[in-house]
Amino acid sequence: MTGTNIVKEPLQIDDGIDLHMVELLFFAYRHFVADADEMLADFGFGRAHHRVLHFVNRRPGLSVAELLKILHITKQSLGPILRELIDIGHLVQVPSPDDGRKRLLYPTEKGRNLSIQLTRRQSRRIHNALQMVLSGERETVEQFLFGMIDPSEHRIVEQLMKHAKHNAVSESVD
Amino acid sequence: MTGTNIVKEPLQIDDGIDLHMVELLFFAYRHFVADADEMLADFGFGRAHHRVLHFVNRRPGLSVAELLKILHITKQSLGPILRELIDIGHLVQVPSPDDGRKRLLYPTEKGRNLSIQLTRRQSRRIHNALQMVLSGERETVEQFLFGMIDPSEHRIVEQLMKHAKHNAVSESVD
DNA sequence: AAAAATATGTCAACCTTCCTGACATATTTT
DNA sequence: AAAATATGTCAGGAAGGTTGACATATTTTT
Repeated sequence: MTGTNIVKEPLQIDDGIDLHMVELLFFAYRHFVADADEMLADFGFGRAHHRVLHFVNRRPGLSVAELLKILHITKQSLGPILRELIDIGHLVQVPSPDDGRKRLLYPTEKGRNLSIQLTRRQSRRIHNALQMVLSGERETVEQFLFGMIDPSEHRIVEQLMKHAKHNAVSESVD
Repeated sequence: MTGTNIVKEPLQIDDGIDLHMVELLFFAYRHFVADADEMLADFGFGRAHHRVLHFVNRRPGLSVAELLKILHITKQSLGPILRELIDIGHLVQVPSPDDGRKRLLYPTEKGRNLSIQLTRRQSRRIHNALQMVLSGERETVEQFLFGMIDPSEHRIVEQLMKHAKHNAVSESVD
């Protein structure tokens, strides 16, 4: 009956848990986001700013609703972040010509530069990590990561992917 | 001079950023943690509880200081989490025989079971994702993820790794 | 034995990033 | 004209972090 006895044996893989992968993902992601966090702090920004900046740069002309769908947050929490980024001049908002209710988001040159700068260390980290892997096995890593994403979101991710030219080089959302 | 002009072209890989990998990591990790989050909410716990539970199960007899070093948080933020887990009977704390100042942390059977339960979905997700990858290329993914971790933490991670028997099967810290 | 260092715990105040609910406004659609 | 949609904003709350300061018990050092 799931007693209150002390357990002294370490959790083992036999227990049906892929410990290695779980822990590797935990540590890897922590370092990955730390790259951007340090730089963000210099600007007085948080991770949320980075994500917004990234996806607006990736899809200039995005509506607010589309951005919310990608980020999985509420408009109330997006609000202040968007306002800051616009006030400082990293983003601009223009009413859609098709539908005046929609406000399309675009980066400024300043915002484009910051986005690239924020992701550069992350991208370098990825580049280094890929060098520990036999050449040509980049695809294996991509397939694995894609497989980790719920099928319900595969379409969104595929749409993002197909727009970037291939032959990735080196540097890096959190 | 990094003007305030609107930029309408999407960010491209040519800009020196490995967009694919950055985004795949973002989406993959989000789904990965969501697996545990849903279950944690049923217990009134947060991610922090999961991480503490996991590493105590992984290294029974861990001291508080060692746990803090793995988690990269302050004792003030660990405090309430530890107290809750102990009060509910998932963990116990016993003074070290070597050094009475240290309080060694052990899971109870109840705590062991919860830890396994919390990580099972994550582990299943990993298992599914690995099936999208040619057999034998599990190592490629492991090498990549290990390469993403700062060399300064390689030792800590290697120590965790070497204790688990290999031939991982399927089920999953966030 | 006294002093200093270490390991832990706790109080208080604060920050960021999310949440829900409610309501206002402008613009399409029906 | 009425209803639906896209956005924005106000208020209140929660989790999970932070820093600083201080208390206590136990080693270690001198």
